[in-house]
Amino acid sequence: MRLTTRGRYAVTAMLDLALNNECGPISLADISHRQEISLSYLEQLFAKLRQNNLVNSVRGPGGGYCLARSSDAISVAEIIDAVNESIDATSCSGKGNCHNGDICLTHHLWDDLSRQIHRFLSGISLDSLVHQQEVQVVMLRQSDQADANSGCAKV
Amino acid sequence: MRLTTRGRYAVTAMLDLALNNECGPISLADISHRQEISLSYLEQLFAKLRQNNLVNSVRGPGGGYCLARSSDAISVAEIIDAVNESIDATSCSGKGNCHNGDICLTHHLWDDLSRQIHRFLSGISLDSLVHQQEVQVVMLRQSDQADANSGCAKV
DNA sequence: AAATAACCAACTAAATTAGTATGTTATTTA
DNA sequence: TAAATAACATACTAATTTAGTTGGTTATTT
Repeated sequence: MRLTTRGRYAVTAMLDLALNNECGPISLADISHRQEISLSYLEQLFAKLRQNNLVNSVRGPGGGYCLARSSDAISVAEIIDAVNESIDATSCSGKGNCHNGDICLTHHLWDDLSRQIHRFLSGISLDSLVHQQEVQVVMLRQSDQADANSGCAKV
Repeated sequence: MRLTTRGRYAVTAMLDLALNNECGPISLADISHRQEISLSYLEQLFAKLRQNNLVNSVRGPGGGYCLARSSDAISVAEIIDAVNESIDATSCSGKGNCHNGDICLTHHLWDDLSRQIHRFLSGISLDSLVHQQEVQVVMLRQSDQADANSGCAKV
């Protein structure tokens, strides 16, 4: 099980989308500036997010990405799953063949843990993050730091 | 954050110790046979477990390792911490400087998740694992598979 | 004295991560 | 219709981590 920069980037980028959703499609270049994530790396992550029907894309000038569903219907767990960060803690990917075809001593422990984490992250929607006061404050600071063009006003 | 073979091996080995605790010190060779973990790798893990006062060692023939405390006073979280698998999901190790010296958009999310996982694993003692029926069944199977010498009878 | 088993340090192959580089294709705007 | 934009696609790479292996030394018991 790993939760690394990849999953964090994906959730951060999706949250950025959710926060700017009303303004029409958001380009990855904008997200790249605001969140300081390499554009090419974002492209790779969004390829997976699109494959998993979490975002829709619009090509050409003025194009970008939109959430495929309303932000209260997208959970953090889905996003992390989409970019291939397994939140399974077992060594056998849940198959139960971790010790010579049988389960290992600690299989159930890791299985329980995985379930626990998944339940926690499934219970958190993008929408709930958007409405957290802390997130609002951070977003405001990031908008100030970014150039004026990236704001909603440009549309 | 990562939870990989290292943490799983450490917990598995400690559980093996807890299950065989009454028989005096358990050699890593025994654990290596039963749990199919490379002996040298176990030695590296036990160096850390010893540094963190989770086990005591006895050198020489008949030597091995014992739990440093009773099994109900050792949590899974402690074991994983001891072998350097951080169960911190933030990118800043909890410092809060993940985005230009300030917290990033998703800092609190990862902070909450880390706390959640830590609380879960802290609540599980080796003793509670020992008393799970599934663990008993698996241990029985492993004792059958191992040679007779590794059982409690040899002491 | 020999056997045992902890203890220790350095090396290594394989995998993964995070990112770069270099394009092509679709769409809009001037 | 040409230029600009931004998604889409693929291949490569440096750095890190993992899961070991190798080759010892030291302490203790038989």
